[in-house]
Amino acid sequence: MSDSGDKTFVSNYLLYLLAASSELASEQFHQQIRDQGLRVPEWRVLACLVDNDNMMITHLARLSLMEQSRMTRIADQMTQNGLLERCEDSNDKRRVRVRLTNKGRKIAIDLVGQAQIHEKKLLSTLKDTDASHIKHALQALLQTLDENTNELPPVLKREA
Amino acid sequence: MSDSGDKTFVSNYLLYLLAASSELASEQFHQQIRDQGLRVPEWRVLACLVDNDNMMITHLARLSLMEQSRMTRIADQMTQNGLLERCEDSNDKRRVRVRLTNKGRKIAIDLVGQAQIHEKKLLSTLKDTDASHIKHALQALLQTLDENTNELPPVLKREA
DNA sequence: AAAAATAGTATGATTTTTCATATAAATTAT
DNA sequence: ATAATTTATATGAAAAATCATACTATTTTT
Repeated sequence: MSDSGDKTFVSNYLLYLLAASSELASEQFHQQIRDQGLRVPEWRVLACLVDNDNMMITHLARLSLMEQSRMTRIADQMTQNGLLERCEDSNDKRRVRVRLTNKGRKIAIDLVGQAQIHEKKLLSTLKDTDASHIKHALQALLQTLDENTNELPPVLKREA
Repeated sequence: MSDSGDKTFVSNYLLYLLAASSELASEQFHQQIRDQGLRVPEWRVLACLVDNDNMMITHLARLSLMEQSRMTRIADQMTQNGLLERCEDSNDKRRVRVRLTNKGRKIAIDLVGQAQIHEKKLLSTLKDTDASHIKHALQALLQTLDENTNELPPVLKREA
């Protein structure tokens, strides 16, 4: 296998491989998002809401991989921009639920389409065996991480 | 297979799986780093320098997954704190090379040890087949990402 | 039914990160 | 050899993200 296996620490360290892969793999598409006037965290919010609309701030924050206080502010801004609307939860007046406006949903669905196209290209550059393993391996990892993280709502499963 | 396959977009979207896995998998260890008075980007710098000391700012920035201007500042601060020393490259006076001090190396090696212990625990929570696939799959992904990213120095290979 | 504890969100202050650009050295072209 | 271009790093200003904590509503305890 020639020299592809270099024996540095980082190149064999799972957390580094994850961070580096995530950074590099996302670089292009994230730029594509920004070119359309959105920030990456906003795109994440849209994507999460397409899957599961009307989420609480806290839960949406976790799914969108950001902190709660940041989520609050991003939700405000996206509401300003007509992408979201904030609705109060009738059962629990502390909660704020967030949903896509029609405009927001239209944009979100379009972006999901773009993401899928990008993903397809990306996966097509991998060997078939690698391509077929990677998602499954990551899902398994997330699954066990979620299991060992009680208290917090899981990232992989739907809201109960 | 029960319900582990939920059909949301994000839970099957590679870039999300990468970002979420990276976040969740790192959470604990990164806190451990902070508890010892370092910031995550500083830890990354130390780890990269253990592998390959005396790197240029630009290259170190890329390996440590941060922007150049940020790398410059972090290198300054770490130099202040006695972890690094900046040396000028005799061949090219534009370049600044950075190396570990003895103190820096001692700390770095200790942290690498901690990282390996943490990684071992993390991998032990995975099914054997998943554990054996995940690193290889990520390395393959990084490999092809590096190949398609000309201009920039690769993340996986040593400096020429 | 108070009191105490917990959960959900918001906000000021700070820290971190990025962006644009300046500066300086090396390389390439004329 | 000079001019133009590119490469490497630094830096002020701006934007993004975090932290601590306040505030309010619900739940639990006594």
